[in-house]
Amino acid sequence: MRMSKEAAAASKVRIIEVASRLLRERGIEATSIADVMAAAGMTHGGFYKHFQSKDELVTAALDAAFASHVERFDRRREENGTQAALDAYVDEYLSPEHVTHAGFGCPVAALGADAGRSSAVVSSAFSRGTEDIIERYVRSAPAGSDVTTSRRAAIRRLAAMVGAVVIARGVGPGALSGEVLAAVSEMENFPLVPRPSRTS
Amino acid sequence: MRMSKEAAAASKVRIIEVASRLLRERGIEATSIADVMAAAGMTHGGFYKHFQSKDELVTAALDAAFASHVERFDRRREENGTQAALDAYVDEYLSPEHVTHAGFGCPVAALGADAGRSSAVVSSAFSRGTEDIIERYVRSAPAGSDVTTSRRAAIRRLAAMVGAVVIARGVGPGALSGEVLAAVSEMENFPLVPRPSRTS
DNA sequence: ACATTTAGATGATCGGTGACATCCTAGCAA
DNA sequence: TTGCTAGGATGTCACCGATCATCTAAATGT
Repeated sequence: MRMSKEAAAASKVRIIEVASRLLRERGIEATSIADVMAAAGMTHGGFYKHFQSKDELVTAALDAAFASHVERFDRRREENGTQAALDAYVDEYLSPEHVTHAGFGCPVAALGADAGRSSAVVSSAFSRGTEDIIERYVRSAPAGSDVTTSRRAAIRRLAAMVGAVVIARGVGPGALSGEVLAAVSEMENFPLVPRPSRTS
Repeated sequence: MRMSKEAAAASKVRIIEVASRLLRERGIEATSIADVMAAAGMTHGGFYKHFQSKDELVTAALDAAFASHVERFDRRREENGTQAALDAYVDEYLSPEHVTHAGFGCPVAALGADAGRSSAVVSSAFSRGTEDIIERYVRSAPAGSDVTTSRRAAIRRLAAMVGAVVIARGVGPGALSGEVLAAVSEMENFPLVPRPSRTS
């Protein structure tokens, strides 16, 4: 049965939203188009009226996941200020809820490994999104900070948090999982104590 | 045709070695048994004479990957001392070669996300291996260090390195990839500047 | 030494499922 | 009224994990 233009557009949005969640939960390879369409309340037959390929859906879903992730941060910064938004971001990121609910969590931690194995379009969507997150973090640096220094500190912190969540998810529920989250929570915000650079 | 006991055992070892590499390169879901057997120079039919299921192979391959990873560190420590082994480990970990050659790299960075989505046996194999890596790192702490402090610092460093490699792989070749590796390379070895702990 | 047993490897096959394509139909839009 | 199109039903082809009959040579018992 045919739907109105608005309803059709809403369908596409719903497909992307559902895909954005399922992909983060199950991974790219393990998520089928039929799964996504069924979760969106449709059969898989109509999928290709909205997207040309699975890759196109994955790219759209990745963009949506990064967008909602970043918007959440921006909204909190407007409401509660930069420092509060930053603290809330870190606390949420390193929470057990984030570890167990990958479907609504950071796309970097959930799909980083998958993105590296995917096609160039997916990988570049991932790259854009990651850059967006880093930028939000850099802008949260104390006023008058050196941009290069702030950026490196931001990357360092993001890397530590991504690694913590990946490890916590990988080891499954248990003591080690919480220990990892706690250890990274103790990390200082903007350190820069250089160690001798790589020689090779 | 039937082979000798030694040849059969060698076949099993070869299957595990190949699987250990392919799984890290392509991910668990994207690696088929036929792929592994073909890369090991056999057809897929004989697989079940060696393993009862794919999960059993994945577990064995994970154990092997962690073992070779840890043995490499131990060997270097015996030959060149703890500090040199530690430096070499970090340098190698954060090298572009590690990013592009996931098949021979750290199983935590390559399969962390996949392990979290897999069965309990796979997840626990991943957990054991991760704990082994952390232990090696803790033992490399300066003599007289507080064990808890050292362990948290070790976890923090491992998390940062895992995150760096995951991000570098996800964003694909480009400036950001190298930037991430460089930023984490500048991380100090054993910091412990506590920030206010999570409130929620 | 030799017959019997056993086990590694093969290739075909099975049920299930993947991505993707092709019609059909129902109803909005011109 | 009628063309257009979202989405449902169905089909194709490839591949997945797993099983099987079959072959063959190593292992084993006498």
